[in-house]
Amino acid sequence: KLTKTFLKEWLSKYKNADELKAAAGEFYKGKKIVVDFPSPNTAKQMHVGHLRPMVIGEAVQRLLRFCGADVICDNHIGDWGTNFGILIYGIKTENYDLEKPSANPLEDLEKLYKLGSAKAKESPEAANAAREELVKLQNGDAQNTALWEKITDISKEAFEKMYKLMSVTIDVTLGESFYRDKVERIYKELTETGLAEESLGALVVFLKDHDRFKDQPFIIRKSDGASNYASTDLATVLYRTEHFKAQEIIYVTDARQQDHFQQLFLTTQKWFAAKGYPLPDLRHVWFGTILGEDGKAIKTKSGEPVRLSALIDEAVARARRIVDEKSPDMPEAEREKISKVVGVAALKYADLSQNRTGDYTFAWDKLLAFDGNTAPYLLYAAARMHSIFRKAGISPDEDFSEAAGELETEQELALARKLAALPAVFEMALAEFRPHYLCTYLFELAGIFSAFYNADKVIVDDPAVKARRLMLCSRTLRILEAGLRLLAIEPLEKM
RNA sequence: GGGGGCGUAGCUCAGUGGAUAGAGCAGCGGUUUUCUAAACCGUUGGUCGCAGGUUCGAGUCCUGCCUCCCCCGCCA
Repeated sequence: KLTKTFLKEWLSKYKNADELKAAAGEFYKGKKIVVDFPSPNTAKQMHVGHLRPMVIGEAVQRLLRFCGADVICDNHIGDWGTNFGILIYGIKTENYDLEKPSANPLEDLEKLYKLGSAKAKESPEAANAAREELVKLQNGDAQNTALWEKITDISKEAFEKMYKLMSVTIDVTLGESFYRDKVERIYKELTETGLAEESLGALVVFLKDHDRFKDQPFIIRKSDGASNYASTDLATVLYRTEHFKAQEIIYVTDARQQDHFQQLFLTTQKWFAAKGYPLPDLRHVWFGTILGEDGKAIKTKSGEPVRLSALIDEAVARARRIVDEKSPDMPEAEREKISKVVGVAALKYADLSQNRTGDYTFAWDKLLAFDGNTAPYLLYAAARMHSIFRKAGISPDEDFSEAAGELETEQELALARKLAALPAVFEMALAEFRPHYLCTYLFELAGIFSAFYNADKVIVDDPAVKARRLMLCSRTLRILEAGLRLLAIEPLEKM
C-alpha cells in the first residue's frame, strides 16, 4: 500500500525521461552488450519475416541502453554463401547491368537468382557453371568480386531506407563475409581442444555430455570444405569477445534457430573454457512466427513472402483514411505526417504487444485496429495531454510539485499508483527481454489516464488542484513518451 | 523417436505460486453547452485442452496424455 505522501514524493522526484534514465541506469550500469539483429540476407527484399527481428531487436536494445548498458548493435548480414554462385551465374547469363538504374534493384536480383536456380536444376552444365562462379568468387576473381560488392552495396542501400523508416539502430554491419578469413582459426582451435572431429567428411562437434547433442552434430565445416552458419557464428563470438570486449551477446532471431544457438552456446562455453577466454553471457531472444488466417506462416496468394514495404504502405494508407475521416480540417501536410507515424507505429506495436515466444495471427483488421491495446490509442492519449498544456499556455516541463496539493480523487490516486509502478515494469521487461510487458503497462497507464481525464478536469480555478493535476499530466506524458520511444515509436503532439 | 512452442470468453490475446481469472474486438445499454468522442462509464459472455500430483493456496510448479505449429548432418 503506497501512501499519498509516498506517491507525491515519487512524482516530485521523477519529473522526466532523464531522471528516470538516471535511476534505471543502475540495472545494467556500463555493461558491454552486443545485440545481433536484424541480420537480413543480401540480394533479397525484406519481407514480413523481417518485421519481428527489427522491432523486437530495436526495443530490446533501447531498453538496455535506457537501463545503462553500453550497447553495440551489430547487423550480422548474410552476405556470403553458396547462393552467390547461382546469382552471379544468373546475372551473367542474362547480361544484367548492375549499374543500370532500376526502380527496385533487389527485385531484379531476386528474379535473376530464381532464373539461375531454375537453370541449375534443369541442366548439370548450368549447375556446374554456377558452382564455378562461386569458386571464382571465393578465390578472389576480380570480376566476380566486383559483382558481389555491387550486390552488397545495392542491398545495403535498400536496407538503410528500411532501417530509417522503421527507426532501427545499426552501429556496425559485420556480415558473414567479414569472417571469411577468420574461420580457419576456429577449425584449428576446436580441433586442438578435441571438441571437433571429422564425420562423413565434415568437421562437426558432438557434445558428448548432452542428451541430445551427443548425437545431433553441430556442423562447423561442410564436407566440401566450405564454411557455414556455425563456422561464422563461432568466429563472430570470438571477434565480439576479443574486439568489442563484449560481456553479453544477445541474438534476436526466430524460434526455429533454437537448436543452433544452444549448440553454439554450449560449444563456445567448452571452447572458451579450454582456451581460457573470458566467456560473455550468451542469450538467444527468439520469437514465434507471424501466421496467416490459415494458421500457417503468412504468404501472399502466389506463395511469396509478403514484402515489408507493401505492408508498411498498406498500414500508412489505412491510417491516412482514418486521419482524413477524424481530422478533416487539419492541413494536408500534417495529415500525411500523422498517417505515416500512426501507420508504422501500429504495425510495430501490434507485434511488440504480443508475447514474443508465441506465434501470432496476422489480420489487417487487427494489425491496423485503432482500438484497444494499440499504438494509436497510446499516441492519442499523449496528444491529448499535449493539448491540455497548449490550451493552458503552460509547459509540461514546469515543476508542479511545489504548488501541488495532496492527491485526492480516486482517479488521481489510481494514476499516481500506476506511474509509481514503472520500475517493476523495467525489471519484468528486461528479465527475459519481453517488450510486451512495457506495452501492457503503457496501455493500462493510458487507460487510467483517460478515465482521469474524463472524470477530473485539469484546468480549474483552484490553484492547488490545478497544479497537482497538471503534475499528473506532465508525469504521465513524460513516462508515456519515454515508453513509446523505447519501443521506437516517436510520439505526436497533435493528431 | 527426440526437442521447442501453443492450447484461457464467440474472435484476437494478457496473466510475476496468492484475493471473486482480465483486456480489446464483436454484442447490448448509456455519457458530449465543459482541457481532442481515435474517448469514457455500465453490462452479457469462462469445465483456463484432458487426467493425476505437490501446496494452506495452481491458469501458473511436477508427471502422463491429446490437438496444432516448428526444428532435428552439410540453408541461415
